[in-house]
Amino acid sequence: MSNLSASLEDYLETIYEIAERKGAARPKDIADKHRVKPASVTGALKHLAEKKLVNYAPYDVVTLTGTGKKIAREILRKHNALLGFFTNVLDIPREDVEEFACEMEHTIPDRVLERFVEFAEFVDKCPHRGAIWREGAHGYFCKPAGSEQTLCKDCQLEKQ
Amino acid sequence: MSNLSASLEDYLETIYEIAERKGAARPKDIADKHRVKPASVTGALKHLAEKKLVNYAPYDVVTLTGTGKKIAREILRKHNALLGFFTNVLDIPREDVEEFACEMEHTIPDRVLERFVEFAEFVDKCPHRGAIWREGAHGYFCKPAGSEQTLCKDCQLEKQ
DNA sequence: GAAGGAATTTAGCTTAGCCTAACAATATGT
DNA sequence: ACATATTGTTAGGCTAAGCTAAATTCCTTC
Repeated sequence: MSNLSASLEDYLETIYEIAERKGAARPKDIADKHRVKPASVTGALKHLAEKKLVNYAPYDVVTLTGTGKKIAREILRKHNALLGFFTNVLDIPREDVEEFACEMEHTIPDRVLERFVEFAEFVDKCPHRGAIWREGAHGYFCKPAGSEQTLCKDCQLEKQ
Repeated sequence: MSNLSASLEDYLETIYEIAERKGAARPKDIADKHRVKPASVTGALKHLAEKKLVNYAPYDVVTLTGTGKKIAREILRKHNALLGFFTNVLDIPREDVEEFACEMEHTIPDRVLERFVEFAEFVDKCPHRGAIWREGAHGYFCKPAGSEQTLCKDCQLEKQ
């Protein structure tokens, strides 16, 4: 493993996204997206170049190496999974959780991520349930949309 | 607000827990729990004392001030909510998520935390659903325990 | 093809948070 | 009560990641 810091992982992610759109990334764009001064980007790029994750030469545009891309995609996968869970399952606006996802993506344990993905997939396949968060005052997952009951049918059945 | 770093918040939490058990905390205990050398604790304590969050005097035991306690309780509340969600809702062993919870607790947006709490409460009240995670191979939330179906009854009904 | 402006890098500084080593204070056992 | 072990503090150093200011390179436009 490369054992990157959260910050360097973020740079990788940023470069990947810019390079996807434009073919290559310029330090200025990276700095803007990362909310950092251009001088700080130079340092990060050197660090990443040492680890052979970016192709960097002074005054030239930046691209990711194969390994760099692989790692960036992995981080992006986590980022999107988290975003999917927060927006689709928990129904929280994207802008309220974007930053949080950016932090979690570096440390979330695989098992937690898997659960989140499964959950999001389920809600996707099961729109009836997924809708609850959008309607219910208390957001109980199994409360059918538009009904007054607090527990799902199966649970009510069990209580009788 | 005190605007504490994640590290200082963790110290506060650690001190709170030790002080709850023993009445006061000694630097050594704090260092051990925080996985840090005692010399590092001294620095943190001075910083926290400056902010009037701990009562600190050299070579004396450490306690929290009123404000310190208040903040510590708030962090602990988040920590426990996260732990509850991960263990009871996602059914992941405590030791696999303890560290992660310690990181998230400092940055989790209120709305996300609220959702997690609601979710955990629901699973608590709705054991039938909660049990799914313990049994299902894929962990679909609405898959009744022991059954083969992938979607909950309501959703299957809707598809017909 | 030179001048001006924008982008980039360099150099050097700052802060937080840790470390080690040496020293100081306290606690303990006989 | 005093020697020794434990605990706590100080001093100084390190690293990561940012910053500013100044120098450099590149790009554009006459």
